[in-house]
Amino acid sequence: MLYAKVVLGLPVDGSFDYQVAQELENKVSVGARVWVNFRNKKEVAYVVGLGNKTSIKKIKNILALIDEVPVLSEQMLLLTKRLAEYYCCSWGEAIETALPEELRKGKKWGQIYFSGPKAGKINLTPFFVQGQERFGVYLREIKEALSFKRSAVLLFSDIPEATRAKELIEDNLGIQVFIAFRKQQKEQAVWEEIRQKQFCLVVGTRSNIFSPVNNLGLIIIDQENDQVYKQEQVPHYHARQVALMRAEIEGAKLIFAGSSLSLECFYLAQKNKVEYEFIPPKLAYPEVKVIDLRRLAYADRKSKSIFSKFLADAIYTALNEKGKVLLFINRKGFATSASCHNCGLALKCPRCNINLVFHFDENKLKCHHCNFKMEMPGICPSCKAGYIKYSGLGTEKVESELARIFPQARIQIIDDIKCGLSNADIFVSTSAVMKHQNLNFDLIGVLAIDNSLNRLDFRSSEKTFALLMNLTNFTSKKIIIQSANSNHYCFRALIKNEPKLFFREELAERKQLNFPPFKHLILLKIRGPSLDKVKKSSQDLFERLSKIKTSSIKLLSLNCGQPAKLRGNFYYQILMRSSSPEKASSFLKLHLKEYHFSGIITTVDVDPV
DNA sequence: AGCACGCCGACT
DNA sequence: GTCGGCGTGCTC
Repeated sequence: MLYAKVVLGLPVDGSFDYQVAQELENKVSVGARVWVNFRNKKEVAYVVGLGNKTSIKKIKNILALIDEVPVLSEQMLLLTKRLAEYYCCSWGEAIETALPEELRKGKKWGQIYFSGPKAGKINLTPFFVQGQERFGVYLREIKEALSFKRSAVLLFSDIPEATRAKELIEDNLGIQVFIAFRKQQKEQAVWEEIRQKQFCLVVGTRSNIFSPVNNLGLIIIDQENDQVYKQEQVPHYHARQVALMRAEIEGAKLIFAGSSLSLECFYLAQKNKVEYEFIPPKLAYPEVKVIDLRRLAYADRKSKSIFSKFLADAIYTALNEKGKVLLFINRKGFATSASCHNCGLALKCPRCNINLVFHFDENKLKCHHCNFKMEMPGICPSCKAGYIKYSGLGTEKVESELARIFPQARIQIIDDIKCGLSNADIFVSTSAVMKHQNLNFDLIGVLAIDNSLNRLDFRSSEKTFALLMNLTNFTSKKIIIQSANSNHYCFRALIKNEPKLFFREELAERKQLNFPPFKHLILLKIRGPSLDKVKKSSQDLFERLSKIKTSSIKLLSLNCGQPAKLRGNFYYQILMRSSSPEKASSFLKLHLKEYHFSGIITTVDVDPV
């Protein structure tokens, strides 16, 4: 008798045995999808093993075979298994993240696939390409991979970037480029076509790291430092990590790339785990000037302007010379919060309990976490007094201040990716501006960067530095930064144009605190509609976990989530540290099963960003 | 996950 | 008495 071990796309660990009927014995294979009766429901399952033994007494038959040719290649099975072990999810969940939606639902596919010669492995040290002009390297590497009859997969940070890359490659190399994104009609059709080619070129975003190419020879991740490569839903995989696993399994060359070097890659380069190629930029490096807001506040207390005199003068000069100015502030809206002058009540989102942000153009208060909007109340909802005051700084506030000081200037706010660039004199923008191509300003002013630098996040310096380094690509003339931490090593490295100064100092700090990239963090998120229950079960779980003697994890903290309340759910989080994500995951899989709380959902995020 | 089973409180 | 809330545990 033949039995199949199958997994399902459920958060249940382990496989289930089903009997293979006689007439299917020669047709079923590992990696194929089958229909099974699971808890009296017809479900898609994935065959992960075949054998002649089973310990199950009440065994059911496989209802039907979906794939005569396995939908999952041997390598894809191995990749998803490793993903499940690293990111603490079930094998079935990992498999389902790798497949297009229609295939997950049991739809058939045109089962002709390439079965000709398989290329050997070319395991090489990954390398990092830095520079604005890195596209030439991509073309060179693609040509090489294709000449060896091997596939290449290129990942970009968003759909417009990927689409642009497809066009550029087609124009330059005159070859077919496959492109498809999640939740698009064509997804399965493109998937099938790729699966059938001996080798081909695929361009896409995060999920395309699972593209079913044969004979993979090259993976390129553009803007490798971008957070979009981390998936927000379970399993919380990072395309960079999956790329490392896949390149190892299939023996492919791996290239990380970006306009500036990332901390992660600097660290890997130090350990000789990655090679490094630098492509000099076209534009000269700008002069960077940091204005000390503390000294300024002391000297010039009466002036409440959001612009220092130095910055205001520079704007004035630039405008006089018909130059283009960018004022960067990473906050949408008019002010960060609105509160009552009389009773002190801060207006908060009823769902998320964080401060609402006033939007001048719509005269509404908005929550930046969910889609909540409300009319600006004329009187305080609590004490009925008529004063609501604003504090903090946002794009709209900056715009209104500019209009007051420079009435002659044309001003445009860019706080959305969809904003096109007009021919304004001054642009007030959040990081949305960075999505535009070929920008060259005459002056960039950076406001309220301390918000970013002082965040309660161990990556705040790294993120701020990456942000500012990116801004230096948008001007060859001058950047003026206003900060109350003007002596921060982040600024010192920036002024000298020596990223290494920053990375060395940052790494020394990380090492001392046992933070990434030296150790891995794991975040256990606990959520539920009752605050009381969430709090109690989190405390309970924390205590229980800390009583277990293990070297797999070290518990660090128990805190309320950030935000503590989101879309009607309360959040708590347990942070832990580990030197091995695989060990931590197997530890958590074992122990989270033992402690189950009703009305509470726990999810695991390995290497949170 | 999603569903069935079972144990207690409230109520026609 | 029994209806239904939710806590617990299993799914081949």
